[in-house]
Amino acid sequence: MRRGRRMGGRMMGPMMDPRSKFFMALASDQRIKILESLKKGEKSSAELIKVLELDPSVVSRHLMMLRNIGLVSARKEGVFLYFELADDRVLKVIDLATEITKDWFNRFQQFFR
Amino acid sequence: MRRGRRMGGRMMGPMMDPRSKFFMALASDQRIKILESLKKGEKSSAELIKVLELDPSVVSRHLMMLRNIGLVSARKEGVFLYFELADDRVLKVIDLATEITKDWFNRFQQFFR
DNA sequence: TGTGTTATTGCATATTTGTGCAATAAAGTT
DNA sequence: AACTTTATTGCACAAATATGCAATAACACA
Repeated sequence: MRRGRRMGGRMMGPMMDPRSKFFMALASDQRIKILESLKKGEKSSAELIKVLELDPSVVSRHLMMLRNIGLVSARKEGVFLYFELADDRVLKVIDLATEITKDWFNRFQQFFR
Repeated sequence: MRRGRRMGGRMMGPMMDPRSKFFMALASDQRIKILESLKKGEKSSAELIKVLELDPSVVSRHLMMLRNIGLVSARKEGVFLYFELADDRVLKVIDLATEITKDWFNRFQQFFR
């Protein structure tokens, strides 16, 4: 069954393959930076804001997204929040992506078009 | 250095972490369907159009994207094109994502908000 | 209570993506 | 040449994402 006449954009919602959503969470320079920062251990919001150089509200939203899908967990201490990786398997995924994309530099003229 | 006042949207371009782009390619139900179809072997455009139930032009674009980043290769035979996986390592990435997201079903009320 | 700090949410906006239709290109067939 | 079939590209538009600012909530402390 084809879609309607004008059904632009991504079709989000409960029927989406959860793996698409998982990869969507990783499809962002900022969120990859967050995950790689947390690889070395727990970090505060302030530290992550410093790393990303973005508005605190934006960093908060990236972190909320990673928390919602269970890749990052948060610990509250007074007004402060401290974040850490909640699922180390994501590091393996990122490592594989690093390996695969290393090959792209060899033929990057067709990729960076 | 902060960004300008209104810099919405994703910042694409050559400076992007290539891994973000790699994950972006996987952040789509349709492209995951394509890759999983090709897991079983070479497929024609017609077969993939049948699987995705989308306009041929749309399927062509998804395939072009996967070809551009080197995950899929194409073989021309007359007017027809046949596609196959060009890098089996992506299957390992998808398998890991399948494992990780299996846990989501246990607590999916907070995920599917 | 008032003040200050941190985190989140509401809103507006720029950018990107996904889609379908139409037109075109490429290749084969009659 | 004319016609058919397959694949790609041009275009418009809907939907989603990323961002910053402003307002608010949550919390500590004087």
